[in-house]
Amino acid sequence: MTSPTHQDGFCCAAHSGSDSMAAILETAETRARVQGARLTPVRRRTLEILLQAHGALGAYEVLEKLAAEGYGTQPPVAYRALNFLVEHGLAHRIRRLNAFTACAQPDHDHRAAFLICETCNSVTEADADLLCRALDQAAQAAGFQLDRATIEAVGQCRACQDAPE
Amino acid sequence: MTSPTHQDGFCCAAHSGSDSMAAILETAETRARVQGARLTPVRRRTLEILLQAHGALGAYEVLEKLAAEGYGTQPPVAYRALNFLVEHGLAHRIRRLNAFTACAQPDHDHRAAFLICETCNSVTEADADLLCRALDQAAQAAGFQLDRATIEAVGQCRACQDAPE
DNA sequence: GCCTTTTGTGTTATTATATAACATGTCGAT
DNA sequence: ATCGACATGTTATATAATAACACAAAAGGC
Ligand SMILES: [Zn+2]
Ligand SMILES: [Zn+2]
Ligand SMILES: [Zn+2]
Ligand SMILES: [Zn+2]
Repeated sequence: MTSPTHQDGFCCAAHSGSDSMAAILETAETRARVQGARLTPVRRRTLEILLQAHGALGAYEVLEKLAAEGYGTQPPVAYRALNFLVEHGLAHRIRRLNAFTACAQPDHDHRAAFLICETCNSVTEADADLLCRALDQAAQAAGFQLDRATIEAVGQCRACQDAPE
Repeated sequence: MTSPTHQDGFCCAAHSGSDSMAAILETAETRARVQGARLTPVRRRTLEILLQAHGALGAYEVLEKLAAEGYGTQPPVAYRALNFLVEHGLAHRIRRLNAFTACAQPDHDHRAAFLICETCNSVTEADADLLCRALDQAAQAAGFQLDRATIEAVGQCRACQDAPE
């Protein structure tokens, strides 16, 4: 079930053009090959599903679509594909939503932060390299050796602020 | 089940002294009363349980302890108490761990970041006001109106770095 | 090519996490 | 004493994630 507020014409900039989707898929292929990983049909299709989605998708939502297309029907099918994508930098896991979203910049390694709109459920990926550097320093001050971080902001996206109510 | 690496003498600075625990409970009482909320026995006991814990505790771990002491035995009992504590700034939810931890500075409103040690499972609360300001700016640049944020870092705490292996 | 090893796909079954809905109890204010 | 608001407890259910196993496809050595 997609959020109703998200139906009417609006779509995240990052995912709107089918051009950019094709480009991202292309990048994904390349990136996977470089890493010695195989972007198999299920995995590729899973990435497409995420790219086409407006917000982030739960594993079971992805599973539903995969199953409808003749892939496996059981949870591990979705979780495996999704975990593969996350591990290879092609998708991100949004912990607050128990959901996954396609990476918007799969062409390079990066730390990401996510802006989650409470009104329309859109999820926007923002560059967090700077933020992570600050976090890293704060951590180091505490003697903590940082490996990776989750940064998820909750609020209202521009479109929903502008909307009358 | 607590992590075995956490048994032997080491304990998070914030929670170690029973003095500081008493002090925090005192503060909690006050804070709750000021907010017009009641720190009832289950709620208070839940906070104590979190304070005594080394890492963060899952809701079902908390429930087990509550049940053993004659409180309710069903999930909502734990979830309600935990949500109360979170809503009133007396505890935090750690999404990456599906767990909860007592707030280390319940005396004032603050944004917190968490340093999660992968080796010993300790969770340290760090002040994130500065970080959140940076995040806020980044968000504003994207036209996003930030309400609250989750910042969770994963890595190794000082104790575990120093440990031989 | 053929065999072996590794990786991937699918299944069933189970575990873990969280909430809905409802009944009863407590407490303070009128 | 009665009322309303809140708190606690229950049963039942929803939602999310993994374990363990069977088989299939691909990669690599010969
Ligand atoms: Zn990304
Ligand atoms: Zn929005
Ligand atoms: Zn805190
Ligand atoms: Zn540690």
